[in-house]
Amino acid sequence: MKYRIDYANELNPAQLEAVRNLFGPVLVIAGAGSGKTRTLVYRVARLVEEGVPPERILLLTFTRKAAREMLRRAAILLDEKCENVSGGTFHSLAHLMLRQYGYLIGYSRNFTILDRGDAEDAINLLRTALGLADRKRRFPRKETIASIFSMAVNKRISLEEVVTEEYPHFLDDLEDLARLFEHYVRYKQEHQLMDYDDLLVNWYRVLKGFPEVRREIGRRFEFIMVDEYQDTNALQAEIVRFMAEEHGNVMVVGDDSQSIYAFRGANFKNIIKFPKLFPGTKIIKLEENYRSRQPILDLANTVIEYAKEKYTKCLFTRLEGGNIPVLYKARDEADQSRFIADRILELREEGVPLSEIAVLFRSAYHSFDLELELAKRNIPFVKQGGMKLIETAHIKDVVAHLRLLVNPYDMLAWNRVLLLIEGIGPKTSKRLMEYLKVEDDPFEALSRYSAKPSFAKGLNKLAELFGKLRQKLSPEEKLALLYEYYEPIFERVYYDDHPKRAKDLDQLLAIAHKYETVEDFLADLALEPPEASVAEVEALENEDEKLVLSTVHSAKGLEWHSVFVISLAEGRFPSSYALGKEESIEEERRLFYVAVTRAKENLFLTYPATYYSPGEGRIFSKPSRFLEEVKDKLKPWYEEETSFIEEEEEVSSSFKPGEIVWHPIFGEGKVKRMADIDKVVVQFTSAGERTLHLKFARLERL
DNA sequence: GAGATTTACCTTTTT
DNA sequence: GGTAAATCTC
Repeated sequence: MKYRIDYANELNPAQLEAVRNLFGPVLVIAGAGSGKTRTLVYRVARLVEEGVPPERILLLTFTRKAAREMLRRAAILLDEKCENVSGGTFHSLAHLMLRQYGYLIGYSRNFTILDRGDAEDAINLLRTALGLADRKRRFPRKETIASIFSMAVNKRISLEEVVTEEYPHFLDDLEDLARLFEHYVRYKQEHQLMDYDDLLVNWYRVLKGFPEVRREIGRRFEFIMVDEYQDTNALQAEIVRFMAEEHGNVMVVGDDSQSIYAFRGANFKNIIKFPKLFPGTKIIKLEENYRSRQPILDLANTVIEYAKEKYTKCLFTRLEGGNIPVLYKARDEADQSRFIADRILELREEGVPLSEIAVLFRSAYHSFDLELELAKRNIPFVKQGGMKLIETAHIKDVVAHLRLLVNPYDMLAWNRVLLLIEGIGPKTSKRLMEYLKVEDDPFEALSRYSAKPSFAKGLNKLAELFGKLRQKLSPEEKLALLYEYYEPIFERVYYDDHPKRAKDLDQLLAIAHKYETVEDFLADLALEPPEASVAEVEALENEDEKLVLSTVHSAKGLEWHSVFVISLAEGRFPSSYALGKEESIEEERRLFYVAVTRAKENLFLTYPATYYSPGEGRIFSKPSRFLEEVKDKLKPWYEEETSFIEEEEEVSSSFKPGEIVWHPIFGEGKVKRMADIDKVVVQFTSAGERTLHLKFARLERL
């Protein structure tokens, strides 16, 4: 058979093997930048070229965006039929399947998906109902409870194991937690609710309990591919096993060194276990790197050499030359930001587009200072990771109303909606819900309720709103009606900052425009939350070329010409949360590995000598242990003297003994003597005697 | 019982 | 720099 694509020429031998092996189980171990995506794209094309109907191919990826992008590339490579390949995340697949098969385990077609915040609210509600809230103040907060439950489900272990391993300080509360968990499970079932974990659990239950469904699914998806397999958990592995049971045509791709989702139950050992799950697995390793220059790979290889557990794999490249990664030790965060902005402007001068430069960090808030600096210098940027649109209170308000349209018995939504009405607090809301939940038509019942005058008007307006919303309208039209109702509430509840928040509402309206039904709109909102903050949207509108700021997690799978990894201080990266726990430190290390392997040509690592910590204010930091480990592979950066003279003209080159000076870190002090032409010895009131380099220290006379 | 005000707390990462 | 429990006021 003649193929339209010249596979042998466009792929290396290992990639080609992965593309050609269409039948049976295949495990591809793909190092960073080894053309993993390319391999998947070509394999999709190959399958389609072989005549497999696209909808019979299933491509499971980590985000839906990733799936779309791969299918788009396949479509360009071969033809547009490739866009019809079934693709998405485990959660979106499970959602789709459960709409169809959920009835088998007692769920109707219009169950509601709870996002993390909703799940926490539900847990909170039950915690109060069970009287666990007020007894002792030691009882874990709702976020923690949700994490414990989620981890038990995803790792398929008992609550006791989770608490013992991760939260031993709550062992005393184990019984109460178990009781709460039971109630939570029952509550969701009774109210037609599923949280993220339930999507997986329930899909698994259907597959396990109904062999005929497995056979049907096997015929529906004849070829299965799973990307980022190192970030799947035990439950997802089981789902794959069941779905591929019929034919065994399953290929998983991953890199154990890039497993960074243990906190949500992922286990990189899944990769190693795969051949046991599917006997006869063909294993293919992709080790040649096409992304980064050798000096960057040397650094990356060093990072992973220090890893406690690794499944040897060594990246190499044929790309010659390249710059040694740069280390910049900054005085503080402001200095770090200034350094980055300077380098970015230089790079742009050299012709590197802004969109080819990224700044990566461990946690979303680490970039706050930098964001201010970039704004000051008019450098446009987008930020990925951190607070999502859907997590803001005002969007949740609006969404709660929509949720009621789909599921009038969604009591969590009712509670939120009712509490917004002036004159209604927790008690009244509860009483109202007791009344509504036994009614056949809660909306109609709303207008019949004999309300106290203090909130009767508000309740009437709400009933009126639902009357209008039940007409056959598009999601966008319904949302517009809803805004009319919500506006006065919005301005009352968020009186101090509603103009800022209003932009989010507009954005939600714009998103709604694309949808036919409220159900689809809500499901997508939960499964694929739009990340864009207001700042991002504005940047998108005004410039097409912008710098990328991203958490390392959100940077997975992406690459840039030049990459900055910032705030490499103990407590920041690695996160203080991970300190002292070996397994967590290992995960932080893999995270660092992911960060540095995003760079193609230039890599800059920065470390601030002090940083702001939420509790203690400005604190001194130690360089990240990861920096220590790779210091041989780094070239320290020294500011050229000229730039300093320009910037700090007002700083005198000498001080006289006895002068009172002020230092941004050490505070006030008295000059003892000059130690050299450019060094001064100062006795600080609180920090003791220090010798300072005038070139670096920002000493001011008082 | 609702609403306003104050206090305390704690901060990863995401489907 | 944000929210959630605790306390105060109407």
